[in-house]
Amino acid sequence: MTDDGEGLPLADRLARRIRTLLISGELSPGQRLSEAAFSDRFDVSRNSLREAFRLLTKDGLLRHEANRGVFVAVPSMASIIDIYRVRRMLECGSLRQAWQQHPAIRAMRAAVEMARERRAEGDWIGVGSANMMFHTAVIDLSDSARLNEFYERISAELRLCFGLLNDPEHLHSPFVDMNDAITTLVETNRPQEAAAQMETYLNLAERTMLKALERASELA
Amino acid sequence: MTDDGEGLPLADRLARRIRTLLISGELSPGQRLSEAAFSDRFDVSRNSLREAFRLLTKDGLLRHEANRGVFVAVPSMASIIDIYRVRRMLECGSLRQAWQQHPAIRAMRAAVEMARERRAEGDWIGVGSANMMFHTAVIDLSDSARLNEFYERISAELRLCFGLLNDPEHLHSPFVDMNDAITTLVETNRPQEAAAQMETYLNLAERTMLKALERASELA
DNA sequence: ATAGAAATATTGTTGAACAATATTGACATT
DNA sequence: AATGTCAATATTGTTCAACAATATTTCTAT
Repeated sequence: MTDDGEGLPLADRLARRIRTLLISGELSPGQRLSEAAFSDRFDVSRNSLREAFRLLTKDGLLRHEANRGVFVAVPSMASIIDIYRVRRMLECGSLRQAWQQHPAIRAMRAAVEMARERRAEGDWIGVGSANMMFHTAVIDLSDSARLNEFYERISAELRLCFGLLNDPEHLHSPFVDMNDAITTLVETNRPQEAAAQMETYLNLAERTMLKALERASELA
Repeated sequence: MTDDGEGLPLADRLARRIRTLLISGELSPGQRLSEAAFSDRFDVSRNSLREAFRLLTKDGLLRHEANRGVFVAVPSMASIIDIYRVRRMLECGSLRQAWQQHPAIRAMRAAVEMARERRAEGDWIGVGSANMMFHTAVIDLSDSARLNEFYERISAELRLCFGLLNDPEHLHSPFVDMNDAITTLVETNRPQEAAAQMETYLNLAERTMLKALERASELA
């Protein structure tokens, strides 16, 4: 299952490895990523590593300061607001024009089921990734390769923000039922209502994130 | 005016220069970009050039084939359909939630005026760039840095498609009046109608592009 | 304790090197 | 003439070592 990208250019494989470190929280926001240390750690040349850094910088996961190096991006209120603006645009837009028979709807339903099961088991990380799958499926409704790719980037950036949070239960758990409702609305061919529901979902999630960020920055 | 990106990393400046070549049509779709030739041409090392190539590949302007090199992306029907799907989502979405007093509306109006003037002078290239400015202003309505950046990427990809066309007058000129109408609708606080109008605009433009592509590929 | 200067480390960029892969061209076979 | 094979050549993939330019740290004098 762990596709390590056999055959892909080294820089891409590297970027992927570092990305997983970033979204799994093993690298903290603001932390500096020394070229020497990382090229050593991954056993690649500095040049290859720099290519990977550039890719990740373009994805918004790293920040580059001239002559000072690259740093893990630090989520701010502004970035969270922006990210949720994007999500409202893409996810609500996808839902609004969704076709009742689209295969992605089954993926949405499956994600809801999975979230339910995980929640029942108290597996909050599992609930989180099922939730993730749900929203990816929503974007799939748009049938656009470019939108999918863009959403993936936004999604990774958001996961970086999750790293700041310590309370995954409170963050994802309440949303499972809303996902269910949204799925049902699409299944019964009421895309407008589904989009409206998604909008309230996202506004709520946004406020939750902002609140959490506020709490986190008070501590620091 | 020509911001050559003083202080930015070399790879970024390079990418920008090559991007200009691409969207101005000086490099043709499908053409191979030899590392040796280009690092020589721009007087930079192969390593730096490769970083730039990676950036542009991520933007969808270049295509990378393992051990074979990078090529200018060749627009296909699929890519045009996808691009217009994205444009409908972003531009209609921006309009739908537009606030009557948003400063970007003045930019839209200004772009319409400029397009009018250029058209009167028969300056079709000028009409094209004014049209471009109009749509960028529409995205500005969303107040999202990430959406703006994404749209810029999509926009560059579309300009690559324009390169296939030989008839800028027929391509842009008929749309000036629609832009005017859309702007008026937003100015008079009728965002829903503006979005609907934009949707017909984009469907029309999409069909025009597809038709042109078809003609172009018949010749080849 | 602080300002400034010297010493050190890091990034930015280059050029050369070499292995791995792709393309070309010569040659033989049908 | 068309096709297949194999060596010769060119290109990409990646590394390494070097050095200039810029930051950071350490040291010193006040």
